[in-house]
Amino acid sequence: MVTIRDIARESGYSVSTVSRVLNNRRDVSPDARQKIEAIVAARHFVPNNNARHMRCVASKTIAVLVKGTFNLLFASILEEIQSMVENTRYTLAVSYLDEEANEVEQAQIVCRERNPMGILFLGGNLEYFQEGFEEVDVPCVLVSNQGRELPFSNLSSVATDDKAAAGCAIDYLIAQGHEKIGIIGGDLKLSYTSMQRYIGCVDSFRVHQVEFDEKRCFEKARFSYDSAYRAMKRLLARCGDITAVFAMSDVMAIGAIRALRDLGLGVPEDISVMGFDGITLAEFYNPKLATIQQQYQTLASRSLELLLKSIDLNTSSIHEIVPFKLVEGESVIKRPARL
Amino acid sequence: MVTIRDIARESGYSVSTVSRVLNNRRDVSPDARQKIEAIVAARHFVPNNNARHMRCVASKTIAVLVKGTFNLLFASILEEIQSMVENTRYTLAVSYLDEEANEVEQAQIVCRERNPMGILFLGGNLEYFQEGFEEVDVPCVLVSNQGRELPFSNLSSVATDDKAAAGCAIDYLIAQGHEKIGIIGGDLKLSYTSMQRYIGCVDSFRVHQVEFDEKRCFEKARFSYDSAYRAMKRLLARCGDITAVFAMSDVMAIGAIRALRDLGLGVPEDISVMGFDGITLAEFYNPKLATIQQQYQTLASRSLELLLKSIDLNTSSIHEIVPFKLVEGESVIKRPARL
DNA sequence: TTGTAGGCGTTATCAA
DNA sequence: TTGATAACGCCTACAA
Repeated sequence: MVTIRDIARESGYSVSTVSRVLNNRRDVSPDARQKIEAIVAARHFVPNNNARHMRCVASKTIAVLVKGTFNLLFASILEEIQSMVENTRYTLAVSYLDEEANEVEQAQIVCRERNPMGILFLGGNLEYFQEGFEEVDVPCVLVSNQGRELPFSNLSSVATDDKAAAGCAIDYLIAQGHEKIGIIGGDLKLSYTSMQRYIGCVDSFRVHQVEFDEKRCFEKARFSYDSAYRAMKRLLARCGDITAVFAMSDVMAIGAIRALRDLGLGVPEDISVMGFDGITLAEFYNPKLATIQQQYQTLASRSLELLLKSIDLNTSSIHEIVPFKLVEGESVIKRPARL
Repeated sequence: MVTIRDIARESGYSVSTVSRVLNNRRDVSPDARQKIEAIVAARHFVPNNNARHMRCVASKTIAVLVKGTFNLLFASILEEIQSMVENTRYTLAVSYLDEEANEVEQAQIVCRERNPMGILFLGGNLEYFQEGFEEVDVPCVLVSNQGRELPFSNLSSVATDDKAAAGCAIDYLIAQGHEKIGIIGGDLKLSYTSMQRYIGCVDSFRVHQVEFDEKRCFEKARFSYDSAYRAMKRLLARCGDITAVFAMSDVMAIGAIRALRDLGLGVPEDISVMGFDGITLAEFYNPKLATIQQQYQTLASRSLELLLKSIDLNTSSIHEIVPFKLVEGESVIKRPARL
């Protein structure tokens, strides 16, 4: 491995001078700079980040912890963030975590090892924050998850109002004449988001005085096509009379639609299906999905702005709600008034 | 930050003893182990990987470089690899790269910073390997990309025979009575894989003596829904008489189908569409996609086996072909013999 | 079984 | 403008 020492030896300068060149310091003679840069290029020298980060130096880095490697909404948000950060003096350090991983633990590790100026959490489990977040002492923003109830002055959040958004979905289905509605969602005990959305649904049913049998008409699934596919079949076996389904993600909605079709039911003719998220695929699917679109651009931009503000001004935590948008699509149809 | 020194001081033992405990060495007294472990837990101490990796120590790590965060085939392969590695003495270090990033450069960095025992490349651009790969000196496996033509004794590959697979797709379309076939694929100059598939197509046309106007009936797109959507529209504007389309990925096929439907054309009634990859979504889409299924389990298992073998036995490079499977789906229909 | 000491590659401080 | 040197946190010979 080529080290800074090798470059120093070969150039005739000392390691300090080489280091200065590498870090674009200006207290180096043009001569030295040119000579050293030539050798660096020739030797394909790249500094060792491990060594670099040993000294806990302010790193102008913003860490991003993405939970769920292949979450399409997060992919969109991240892309947005990346392009925005390019115009700042910061660098991004992105880590992908498993769905079940403890992001707060990872945040601690990242802090220790990269010493970032701030952290963005794309997704996350609020429970993990309850214990262990005290040790993270840089400004953080929880993206797409509400953090208002967490008592940390360095943790802001930017999120869609899950309760209202899910309520809006149910409002819409009811407005379309549906009264027997099934719901497919995540585990209400494990997923805070799912629980919020569920509460929004139940509220809407109550407001509209539409009956909803919580025991029979809710079915748990993971956020994957085939888990939702199986959930849809279970749901239908138990509640054969539903005319609409609200799925708590577009991926779930697609699994559900496939299940219905495989059972010989048409979507939306026989049963309407509503999704959530507004991923790109929603408008490429057949039928185009009716869904609640989370505004990923806004989520991204507000999160980053909040974080940069917290870093620069050391402000206290702020919790923002980003508006959502109902997209009508083709998967929900108006149900003729009952005779 | 808590360091090994703090633990040493607090426990009354020396740093080396603490280090030994942390690394599960057996030359530590049970007493010391217990005492130190208690303090480590109480202080939430986690070793600093930067420092740990400064010494270029064999790390029992296998690095995985995934190119293209949202590639669904890679997601499946990676998941498979992860579950297999759990049963070995190795740890995985996964890095995600942009579509356009230079994976060989990244490999060099990973080697320098993590000193892995081997590297798996999920996707990659063969051109990047032409220059710079010499500096990577651990066993590597190119997954899903043919590397036979690269002259490196430490670079194996496990891939689907893209040429044969694409040829098989065209064979199938022709067997179904299609003779005017359009193709949507990646940039033939940039994507080796696309080129191989394209050659397979052209070969098949020649063998079956079916005419194919290379200039008119091929349309370039990126591997995304909306890029393929636009490509499909361009293709149709130029070749209005096609009865079938072969898309070089399922994602492209979905974009193409959406475009056709938006133009009022039915799939498969008016135009048949064939995909490639066999991602999970293919069987959840409407219509279920006819596609060439790459066997991600086999790609995953053979790659890992090959890599472990190379590591253990220091074998020379091996290039394997993994069989593919044609999935009929619903998006391709038999065309009635022409009058 | 335990401790001491030196080194990994880089940056920062201070002196020249 | 440059160079010598001391950290950074950890691991590992080697010595006890």
